[in-house]
Amino acid sequence: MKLSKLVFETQKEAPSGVNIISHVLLSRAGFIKQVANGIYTLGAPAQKMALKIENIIRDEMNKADGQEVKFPVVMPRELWEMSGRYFQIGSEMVRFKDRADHDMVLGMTHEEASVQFVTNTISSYKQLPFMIYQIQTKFRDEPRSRGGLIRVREFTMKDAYSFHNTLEDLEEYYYRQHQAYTNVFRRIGLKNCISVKSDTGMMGGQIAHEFMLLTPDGEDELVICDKCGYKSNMEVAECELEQINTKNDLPLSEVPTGEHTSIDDVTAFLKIQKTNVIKAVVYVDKDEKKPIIVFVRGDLEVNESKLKKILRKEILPFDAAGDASLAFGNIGPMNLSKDITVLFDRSIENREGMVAGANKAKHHLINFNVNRDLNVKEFVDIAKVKAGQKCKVCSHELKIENGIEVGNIFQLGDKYTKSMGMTVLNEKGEMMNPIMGCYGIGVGRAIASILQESFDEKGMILPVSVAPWTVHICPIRIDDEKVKEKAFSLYNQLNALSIDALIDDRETSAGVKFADADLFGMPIRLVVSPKGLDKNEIEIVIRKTREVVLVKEDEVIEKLKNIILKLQEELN
RNA sequence: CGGGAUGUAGCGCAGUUGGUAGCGUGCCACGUUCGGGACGUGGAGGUCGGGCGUUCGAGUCGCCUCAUCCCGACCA
Repeated sequence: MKLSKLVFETQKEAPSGVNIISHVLLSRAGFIKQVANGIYTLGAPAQKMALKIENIIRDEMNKADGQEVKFPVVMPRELWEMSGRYFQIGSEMVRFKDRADHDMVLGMTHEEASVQFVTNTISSYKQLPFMIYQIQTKFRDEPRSRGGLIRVREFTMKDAYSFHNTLEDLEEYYYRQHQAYTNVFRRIGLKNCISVKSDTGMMGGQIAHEFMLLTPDGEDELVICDKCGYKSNMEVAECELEQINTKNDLPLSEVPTGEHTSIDDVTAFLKIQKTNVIKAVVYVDKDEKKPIIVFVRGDLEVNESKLKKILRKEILPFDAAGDASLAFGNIGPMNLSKDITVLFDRSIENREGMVAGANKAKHHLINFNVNRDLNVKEFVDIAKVKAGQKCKVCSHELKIENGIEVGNIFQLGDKYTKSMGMTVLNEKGEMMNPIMGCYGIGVGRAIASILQESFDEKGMILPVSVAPWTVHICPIRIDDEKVKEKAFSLYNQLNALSIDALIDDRETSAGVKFADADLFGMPIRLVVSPKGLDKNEIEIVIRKTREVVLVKEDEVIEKLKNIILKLQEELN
């Protein structure tokens, strides 16, 4: 590619409001341009990166016995009614009518399409297992996209679906996919990418993992144990419950606490620890709008994912202004209306000498013994894990880090084959619903993830496996015929060898060329200059290490091949 | 969907009490430069997000609307 013909514009400053590093770099280099909120055009360099990443994914999927297919972007309502998701999913699914007034949707994932594709075509257990995958555009009307390519509404995703006779077979294949994912992320150059246990959400199913790039800009919180390797998304993270003993023989009593209603105020006022308070967190049922109260130890937060899973319902935060029936700020576990759903976190089980709201304005209860003063049928684990709490597996201290989800894998079970009526005959001649797994990787997010951890103050540092061009040729003084001739001769030789080369054939100063080359971050730069040519020398610069190698003109190609090989080996 | 902010040249920004719009950068031409974002001279580029209103007159004031960004809710 001749840089003079590339549609791009480099920028010294990032557009205002752009502050995540991958977004800054992609914008400044002109690799992407925003069209609307969460919708971007990828310029040629970003698209070339995407293609290289896709090809690595293809290679790993094919090695995992996958076959590439392509599902439609637009699907009829009926397909999504069969699985039940037409009504389950909210406005993040784009719906519209075609000219015949038929309800259609834009695909945000393709479980339905994959089941529709194989139903009736696959009819025997002998044809299982198999895996089909595609790399295609998805549209999800996210309520809030952000961070450049990290969270967008329209994006390219690889999604794969496997079908099995038994759960055991799915599990075995699931771990093959886990390995394939590990390979993909290593090969595209991601270093701090880990897999964590995750929530299955609306996908259904039991076991799921997310592949997370550790970065402070990540949107997900991850709970990690350095000792035993326990890694989990906060949504499903568990920990060992610490034992706190506060013996109390004093009778329960009510004390005035005035305007002190928040945990901070109440503990300061009564001079007690947060761990000795029973905190009430109020939600409402999304459909019936009835209150739900969760009681949890004062120093802990409610994990809303766990709450939703226990309730099997969608919830909303409680709007205190809209309801006077609860003594907001003084809510306690005693004498609550029977209409209210009440849940108790395990962190308050057996606790004595606690402080709780009195369900009465300006009053709290003290000397509250949970077992003595309350009849709780069940305590549940519904609290968010805090940094410093102990690992459930090995009791080591847990830490919390942020991550970007680059990929995920799910053991789906028979949710879709059952709801959509896909059956095969087993060896006994009985109809059965195959067991499914599904596996996704966001391609654009992978690009952003690579940049999140591979850059310096001058710009991107692209791994050789995904860089749009492997070699960036900078002819200094392209108006010098000798330089021009040599530079283009190298360019042509590299092209002949199928080594992706970019030549900066613009008539501009060395400083501009170097600055742009640094920003672009191609793994290797070749500098051809009049001074160098006088000494029969070409300069090779390795972007990652800034290492400079001077080589004789006739040795350049051999030396380049060696360097490229070495850079590739680092990713194996 | 709540809370906050911003919309002026491709990008980054300034624009005073209301008087017909500017700076930096980028772009074009010519000349001098030329290995780390060169310099000089001359240019092109704006219905000031849009609409309605107040006014002799609106980038500036009022109302409405749209878009974008940030925080939260949300999120396969």
